[in-house]
Amino acid sequence: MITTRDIAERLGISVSTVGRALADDARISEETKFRVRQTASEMGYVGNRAARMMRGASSNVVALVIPDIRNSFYSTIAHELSKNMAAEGFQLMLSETDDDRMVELRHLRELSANRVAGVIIVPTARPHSESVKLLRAVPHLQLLRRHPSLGSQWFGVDDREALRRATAHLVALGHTRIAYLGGPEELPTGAERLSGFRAALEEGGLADDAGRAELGPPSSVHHGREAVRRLLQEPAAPTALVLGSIQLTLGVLEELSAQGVKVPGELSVVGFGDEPGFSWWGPGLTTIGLPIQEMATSCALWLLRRLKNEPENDGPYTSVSPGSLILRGSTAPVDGKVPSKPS
Amino acid sequence: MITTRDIAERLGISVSTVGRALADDARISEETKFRVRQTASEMGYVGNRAARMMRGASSNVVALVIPDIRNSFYSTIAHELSKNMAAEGFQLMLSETDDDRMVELRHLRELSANRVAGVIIVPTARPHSESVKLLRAVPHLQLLRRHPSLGSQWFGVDDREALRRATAHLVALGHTRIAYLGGPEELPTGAERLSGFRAALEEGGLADDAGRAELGPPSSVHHGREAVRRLLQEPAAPTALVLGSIQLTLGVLEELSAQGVKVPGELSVVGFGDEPGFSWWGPGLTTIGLPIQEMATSCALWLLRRLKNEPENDGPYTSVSPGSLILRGSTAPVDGKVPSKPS
DNA sequence: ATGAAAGCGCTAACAA
DNA sequence: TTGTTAGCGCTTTCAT
Repeated sequence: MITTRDIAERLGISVSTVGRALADDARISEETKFRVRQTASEMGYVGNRAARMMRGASSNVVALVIPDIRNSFYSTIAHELSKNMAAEGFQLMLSETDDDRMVELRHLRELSANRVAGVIIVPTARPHSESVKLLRAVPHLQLLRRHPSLGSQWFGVDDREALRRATAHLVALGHTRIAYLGGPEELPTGAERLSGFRAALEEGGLADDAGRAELGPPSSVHHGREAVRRLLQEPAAPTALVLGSIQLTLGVLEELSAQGVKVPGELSVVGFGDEPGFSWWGPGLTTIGLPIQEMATSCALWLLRRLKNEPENDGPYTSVSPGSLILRGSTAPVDGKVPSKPS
Repeated sequence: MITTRDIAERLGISVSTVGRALADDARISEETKFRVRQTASEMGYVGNRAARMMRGASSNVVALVIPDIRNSFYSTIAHELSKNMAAEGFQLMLSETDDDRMVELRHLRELSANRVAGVIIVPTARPHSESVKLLRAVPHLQLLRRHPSLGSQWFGVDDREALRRATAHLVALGHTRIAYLGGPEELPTGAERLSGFRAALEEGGLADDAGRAELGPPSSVHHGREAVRRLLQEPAAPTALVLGSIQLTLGVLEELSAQGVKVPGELSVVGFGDEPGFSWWGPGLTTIGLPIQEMATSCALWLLRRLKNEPENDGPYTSVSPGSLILRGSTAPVDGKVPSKPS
């Protein structure tokens, strides 16, 4: 590897002159600058960031800590972040936790050792106390999920409202046996979504037993299949189903297709997220659309501002974007009852 | 940030003793080791990798350079790599090129400055000469696409054979007007796939004008929609269509759904890749299944071996996994002609 | 306009 | 068993 010293020796000048020339220092003559740059490029010199960091320069790496990049939810976020970060000269480090707090901890240790400039994290349900400590030493930002111990900087969607609207839609269609299938309550998002589901039932004047909530691993397609199979076999099977995660939605759609369940005839379904393919599933999936792209972009911009400006831009910040219900063909009035329209 | 020196001062010992204790050096007494580790953890010490790198340690970062992480093709690869790398203590850096050679170059410059331990790259059509030079200085590996200037280490699928089989399937069904929609010929994969398409036509005894190839940006859903719309409007519209990229497939499926084209009645379709949702599109999409997961895993293991063992493990290596045709409902004999079966 | 020297945090050769 | 010292590549005083 070529160093500034190699260049200096080649040109018979000192390393500091080389350093200054490459940094375009005002005190160096144009001629020297030119010769230095010339030789540097000839010799294939590439500055050593590790050395710069030792002199106090900060890393240009920002880490994204998420459960699983295969979830298109997260890959959209990763893309948006990567794009915005790259535009400002930052690189993106990808750390997958698989929703395991120990894996999360190991990653954070590594990121910390690498002195990353910032961290954007979708935390696991209950982060390890060492993780909390590690994060305190680096500018960070929570995404989607929000854990109080990790600070007050957070970007996410209004999960409660999203589920409330979705459920309210089913209530308005006359359904009285509505099931919800979502992530565990210990996940902040899981709790929020469940709460929105329940709120809508209550506002619709439905008794508590009208709603049936089935919670489980949020990123398990398999669990989605299992759960919906179980639901449909119950004596008083629900006539409508709201989902609370993308992966669960994928599983449910697969299973409903496989079993040949008539949607919305036998069952009305509201999905979560809007993946490619949701629009062409059966009659078209009515689903909760999430503004993840916008969320990721503003999150990136916020962190960038924090990194480039005075680091004292540290006040609490919280952004909530609302989801929107995308109406397609998978929901209908219960038992062929037609909603009253002005005629 | 806590340094070894801080620990040393606190304990009234020398930095080298601290360093050795943390490195579990045999010459340090168990008692000292214990006290050092104790204080280190108390003080929240995290080793500085930049400093270690200056002492000759290698980075624990491996970079993945791909066009776009949103393509589930690549996110699957990223996941598989990340998993395998993390298991060996490596972190994954994500660099998106958007298939732009200048963006690719910028990323490689950064990666080089960061002295990453290795690079796994899906190169752009014609990488910049500086990119080539930069890559020569770091252990690297090409994925899927293969550019001669970037060395002979490559992992990928047999694109030609995959398209040949897919096309042959349509030929066997009696189609004589078959269109292919794929990426540009300047991309190695584009050329291979097109060649497989043509080979199948020839082997099927079809005249050259039986096949119609439409090439364009491979990761543009939009282009897929446009292209298929154009194809269907032609006077002698094809009766069958083979796709050569996931994104194009997504676009085509959307457009066919939107236009209400009868598949396989009016048009037989063979997709590329097997995304979630392809199985429930219309009659189920017959498609080319790719063993990306296995490919990514073996690619990760190979690079790891290269990084951990003697770096002289540098011989040419090439792995080709074959794709497999997944038969579902979107292909049928042309014009209702039934293929002869033994009755 | 340029050079010499110190030091960032760590490890390893050399002493004791 | 522990301490001292040098040096990785770079930037930044302080000198010239």
